Amino acid sequence: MTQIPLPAYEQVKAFIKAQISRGVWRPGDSVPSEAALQQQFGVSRMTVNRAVKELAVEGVVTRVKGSGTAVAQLHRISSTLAVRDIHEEILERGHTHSTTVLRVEAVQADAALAHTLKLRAGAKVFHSVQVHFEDGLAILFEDRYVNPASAPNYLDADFTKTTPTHYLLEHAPLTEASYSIEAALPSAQEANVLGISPSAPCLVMKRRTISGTQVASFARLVYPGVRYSFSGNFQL
Amino acid sequence: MTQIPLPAYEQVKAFIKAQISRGVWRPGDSVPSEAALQQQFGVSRMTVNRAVKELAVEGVVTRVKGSGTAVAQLHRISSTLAVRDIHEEILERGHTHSTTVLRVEAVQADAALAHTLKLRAGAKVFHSVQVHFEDGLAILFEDRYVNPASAPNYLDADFTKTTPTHYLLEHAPLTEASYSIEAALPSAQEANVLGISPSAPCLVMKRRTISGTQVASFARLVYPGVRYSFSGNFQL
DNA sequence: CAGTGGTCTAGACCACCGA
DNA sequence: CGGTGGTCTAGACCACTGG
Repeated sequence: MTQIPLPAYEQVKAFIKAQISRGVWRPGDSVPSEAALQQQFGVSRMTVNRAVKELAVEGVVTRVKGSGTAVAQLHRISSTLAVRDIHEEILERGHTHSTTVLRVEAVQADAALAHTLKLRAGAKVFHSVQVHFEDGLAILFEDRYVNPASAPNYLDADFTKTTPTHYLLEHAPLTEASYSIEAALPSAQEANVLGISPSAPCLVMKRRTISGTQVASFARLVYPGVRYSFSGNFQL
Repeated sequence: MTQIPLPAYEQVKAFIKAQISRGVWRPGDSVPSEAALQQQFGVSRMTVNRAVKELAVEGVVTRVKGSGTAVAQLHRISSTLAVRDIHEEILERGHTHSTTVLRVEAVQADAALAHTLKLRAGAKVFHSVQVHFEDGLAILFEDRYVNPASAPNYLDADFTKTTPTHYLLEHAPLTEASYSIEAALPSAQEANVLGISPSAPCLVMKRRTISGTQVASFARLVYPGVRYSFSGNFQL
């Protein structure tokens, strides 16, 4: 395949992965020690260490200090789910993105929302609601609450030109985020603005982002099930 | 927090991450060169290199050989979505897992299925259908097709004692997998065995696993939306 | 105790980039 | 060209594991 020889540590990684793929080494089996691999490949220990360490990070093997290295129990498939700015995602598909802004306002947080944003009940929060279109077709309803402490000028942003996600990433450095994905029916309003039936199943993502010590934002993102799916890939 | 001093490379990583979190270095800004960081921390270049290289792997910074290192544009939140064996997942929550096996059989693949499994139309494939319960509540309908070449004795397995996922991981080393997640309504049969309404939205995961050069299995996994969600977390 | 992995050093050579 | 990161070496000390 490759004309240029692979780096030594990649060769060591490839060898180990091949042994696993072919079933020569099975989950739970021990992997040769760094000293042994060092001999076998005629490279320094740092190089072998890098190879095996990267495999450990990837979850292919498990290492225990003082004990040794073993093939991981692959009883889980972990893959990276990319949650991206909807604008960039649509452009990357070669389509056009447009949006309709339904609401941009300041409101008082009720108890539940205040708890989510780690504010006191009744505190002022920013609220934006909009629909995103891919080539004119509605694919996302975005209902978002923002902590004014994280983005004081949020209400002044022009969300026809920049997405809330993009705006927040620019103004409040992202340090942490958590999300959940579930299936649900849209509300009457959501179904209406998305142009779908109220009985059409949707993917609903709830996402909370944290900037420093503050909760910066909480968003409810509704994707019509027939028009959108998450996908991912796992290797080795 | 930690009484024991952090490894040097972790200190370097923590320093860089802190500069980014606090907004001192913004996306696109350049990060000091390895030589500069080496001076600043009084460590060897290998140590600095490890720190910055790991940040690059984590997606926090981007590096260009010959040019330099810059803070990554964090206009994406990428997080690891763990797809795990349902049995282990339920046990880990401290609940009990049980299953009802509805079907275990050999069938002829139609054109679409044959294509998915990279077999010829009409080829024999194994088929299993079952429902999984968490503390007696149905949370997953599993409809799976298996390539006989990857697991010749699949039909002999006792799926009341081991899950298909677990069985396949034991008998066909996993090398690759791809999946998609969407929202959909269950079929009449699925709704019936899950004990939900046919109009109740569900998360549907379609997953294809590859072992070596063969497609080992294709599964359609239906999770009632009101009883199950995927969740994840992102940091930095 | 001997074996293992975790970390670290002080060099080195190379390919690449931008001026 | 000088500065950058990518890779590699041949040592080293340590903490931990197991018998």
